[in-house]
Amino acid sequence: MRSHYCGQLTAADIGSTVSLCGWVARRREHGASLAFVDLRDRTGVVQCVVDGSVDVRNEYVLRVTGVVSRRPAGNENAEIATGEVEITECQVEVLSAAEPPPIPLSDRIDVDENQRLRYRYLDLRRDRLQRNLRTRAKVNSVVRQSMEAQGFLEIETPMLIASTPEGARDFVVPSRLKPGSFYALPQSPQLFKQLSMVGGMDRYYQIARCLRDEDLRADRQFEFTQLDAEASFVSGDDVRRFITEAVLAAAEAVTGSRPAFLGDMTWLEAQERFGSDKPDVRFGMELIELTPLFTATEFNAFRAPCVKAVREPGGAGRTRKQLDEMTENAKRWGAKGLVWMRVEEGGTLNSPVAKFLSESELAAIVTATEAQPGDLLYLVADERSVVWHVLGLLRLQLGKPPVNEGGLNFLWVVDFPLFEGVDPETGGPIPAHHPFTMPHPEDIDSLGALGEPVPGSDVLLAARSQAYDLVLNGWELGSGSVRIHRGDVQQRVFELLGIGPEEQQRKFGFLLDAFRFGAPPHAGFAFGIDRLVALLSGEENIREVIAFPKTQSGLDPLTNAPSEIDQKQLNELGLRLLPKA
RNA sequence: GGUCCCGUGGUGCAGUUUGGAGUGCACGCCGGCCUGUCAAGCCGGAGGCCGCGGGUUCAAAUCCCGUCGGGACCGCCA
Repeated sequence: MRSHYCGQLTAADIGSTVSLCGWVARRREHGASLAFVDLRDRTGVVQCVVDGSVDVRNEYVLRVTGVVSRRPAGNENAEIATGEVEITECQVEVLSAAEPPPIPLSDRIDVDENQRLRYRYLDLRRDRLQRNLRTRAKVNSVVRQSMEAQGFLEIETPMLIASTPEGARDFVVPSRLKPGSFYALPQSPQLFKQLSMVGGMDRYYQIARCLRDEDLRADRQFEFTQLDAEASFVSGDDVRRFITEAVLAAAEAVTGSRPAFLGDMTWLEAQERFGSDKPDVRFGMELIELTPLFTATEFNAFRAPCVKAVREPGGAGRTRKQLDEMTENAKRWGAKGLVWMRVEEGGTLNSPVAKFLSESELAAIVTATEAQPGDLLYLVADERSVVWHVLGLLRLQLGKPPVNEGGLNFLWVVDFPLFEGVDPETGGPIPAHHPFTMPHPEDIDSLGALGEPVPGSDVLLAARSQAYDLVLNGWELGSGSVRIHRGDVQQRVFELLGIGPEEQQRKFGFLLDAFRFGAPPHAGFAFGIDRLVALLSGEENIREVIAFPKTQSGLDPLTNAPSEIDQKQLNELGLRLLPKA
């Protein structure tokens, strides 16, 4: 039907007779004998000069046959790629008429997102999604090329798998042939990729769909896509090099230049400086350590395991109402309170708690924070992890730049803790990653050997793992680790976690079985394609880089999923619904 | 499970604080004019359950309660 795409016509095509197919983007009438029709396809628009009697309206689908002509001098349009030319002597064939679209398709107008999702097939015609989905396709393509150039083999893993109680909530699928039993949809191909290492595949990768039944966010959908990888006989450094190469190649393909990589930052440094394990390093306002200043203070609230501050330059003008709101936020995030201090001319501190602090303590705060007149200081005193969390969130609220500012700041966060806390009920440690994560070589001895007493919680919580995260501008793009391939280490970790032989066998039996038959040392990683594409596209929300996303409550306004199913289907699956609460 | 914001012709907004006639803006739509526009322009017109339900009031888009839908976040996401 078509000889050319609209957006690709140039002066070099002048004189050619072409056939174009596309949608009417806009029509400009100039009386009985002249009208301009902008015809749009995936590649762009081109202006067609038609008789005024041609009755076509916005979003009509046309086939136009005509001659590519140079526009009359002075009528070129530098705004569009085809602005030097136009199609004349047009024969217009209406392939499909169209009602006026319920949402404007111009990119100049913001449309309510619910409307956009309801008419997603129209929204997809808009430039924004056309561009973002092309970016996504480019990233997928380049990532594939990069992984394969590095010796990785694409292997597909099942979508219907066994449910495991660990981690995120599973989506489950009832079994028809075995009523009362359920498959789970994969949260990730984690176990299968490790099995493929035991299977001698050496280097596995997959652009894998993953599903987690957890509450949605700007950077989280039920369904998402990961570049998933695993390799044998490699170190964590090697894996990070593979992934770095793939990610930078993707970024370069999209932006045209290869961004710098900031290198490694330890988890502890990220927490101490940024109050987060996914630091946004595009702006300052780092957390400032004040704990040593108050070891002997009269002010009880500051005699805490940790006192840190964030300095907001020029923040002294904040109103009491704003400060009260911040205090409320801090409490909601888990702090007992938030202390604020205005820095006055001459460097004195104006604060509700100033009267409880000595002159030397106040002076020490000014010195440590390098506070300037007009600044505002925010202080939190609490357990160290609480101070990190609260000030980390406060820092983002005060200073986080828009997504498309500050360049691309890739970095690796390394040396994650092996355990993230102690279960208040069982007293056992809680794994920070998953139970197959290899402890850090410098800390493995502190964990003791199989059968020895469990070390104190201070020892356990200080133990690091060989887990690492890839972070970009405050977003966690992905994570990975070196896996445990030694049976004695794995047994000791299970012992520390309080997972007995029976539970091991029930939950991970097939993997442990596999490891008995010759498991290579292996390590892996996975990063979110949706998140990477969003950041490369300058989007705050991954819905903007997903063709058919769901709303925050998990609904699809286009198809009305999820929906009820027939009684017949329920019967077939051996299911009966509970009455609605 | 929780906090906050939003819901007004097809679309995007203003109006809500301080209750008084569906009042206004922009786009789109329909009709007319117009031979070089490109967000074309000019003239005219149509189009409303103010998300839904209840309450207060002489009177509710506006105040109160509930509910539905959308968004941001905390929890959650090994």
